[in-house]
Amino acid sequence: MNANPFELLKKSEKSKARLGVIHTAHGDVTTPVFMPVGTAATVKGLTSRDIRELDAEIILANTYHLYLRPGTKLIAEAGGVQKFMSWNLPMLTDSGGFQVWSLKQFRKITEDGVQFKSLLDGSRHLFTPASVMNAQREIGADIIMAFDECTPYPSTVEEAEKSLALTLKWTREAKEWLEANPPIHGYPQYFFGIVQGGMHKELRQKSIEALKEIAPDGYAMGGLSVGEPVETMYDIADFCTNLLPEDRARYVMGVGTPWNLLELVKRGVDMCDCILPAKNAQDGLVYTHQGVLRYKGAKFAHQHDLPLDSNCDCYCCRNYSRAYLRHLFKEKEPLGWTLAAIHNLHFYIHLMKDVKAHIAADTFEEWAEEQVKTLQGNAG
RNA sequence: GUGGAUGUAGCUCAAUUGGUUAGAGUCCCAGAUUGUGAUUCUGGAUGUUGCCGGUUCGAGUCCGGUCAUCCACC
Repeated sequence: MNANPFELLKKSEKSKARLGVIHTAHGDVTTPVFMPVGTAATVKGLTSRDIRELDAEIILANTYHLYLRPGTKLIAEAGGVQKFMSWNLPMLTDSGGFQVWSLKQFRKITEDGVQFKSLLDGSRHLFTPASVMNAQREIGADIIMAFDECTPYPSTVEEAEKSLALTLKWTREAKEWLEANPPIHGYPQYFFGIVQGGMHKELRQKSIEALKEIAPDGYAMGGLSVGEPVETMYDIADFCTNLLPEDRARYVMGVGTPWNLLELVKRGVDMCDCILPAKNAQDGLVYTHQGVLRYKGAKFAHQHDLPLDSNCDCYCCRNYSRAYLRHLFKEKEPLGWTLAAIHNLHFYIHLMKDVKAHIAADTFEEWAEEQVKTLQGNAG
């Protein structure tokens, strides 16, 4: 077993940007791609029809959250997460390594795995590479992630090296378990390893060399955007893609802003996911073609004829005004989060469509440079 | 017309028996958020205490007058 779902279609001449396809049992994913986050088997506030209308090609769910509730066995019983949530396109599950990492006070890490207390009811649980792989088998996503330890920032070389060793050990154990336990839902699940090593390049290199021996089906870069300067984040991603096999998908986990995505694509990244568009929508911030717009201010109360983004054809912008969105925000009406999230996710996904078109037309680099400036600006 | 009640930030209200620089929520403004720890978080601005006068070392607090609003009764 050494399946590769990724097909490289084109490389830009002027940067490391590339076009590709990830083939899965639930359909193809064209890259570069942004994956909306649907932690608890729901992209918060959106129906699967909404998500499809965003032209999302793949979404992400979280093993840790689904394990705690409703339980992965229950999802297996439903026939897998896609059937459970009525989403028949590709899915990816994160392993829960990041969640365990962010629950610092409630967990204990050992060589074997992580003991933690549920935030829901205080019950004790143990995650091991095998148990997490089993949970992901039950959930049934098309792409499943290694169980890793996200290295904190800042960390010394010694700390990062120790953390990396643990991630590598767990990744080997996960791979072994998967080889002994085939998928249970009747279609393949591709296994992605996670590059760690903190901001230390020699460790990132070591991580990649070791991962190549384990031979996962794709490669993710973890431990980024955890507090380091953006330039460092770009630099580490750039360093990693130089060393990663060209014929495999590269996924930067948990990043980022629209301009972050453009910078990462330029550095040879194929996949990204981030809660930011959904979270920011909820907090009154949307991304537009003119820049960032905080739509909660009083000055928007009377803008009846303007949508959030005049150059956007998402469901929200086609039908609702800034005045209405601001009203919903002030009222804390769930519909406001839904509409703003629809806009933001649509913005991200269509930005990536533009990215693909420009790579195809050999105009990506100039276009992206322009966009990075505009998108970061203030739109209102 | 008579009697009573109430006037404090844009709004709703606090402020021991008179005692430092009149507070809080909301609203307003500006930020933050990056493999979701929840319907987040952080910072900032705002007052002739209705008005005039008096008592007092000291008044949002007490007294007189006046204006406004509300209630009751003629």
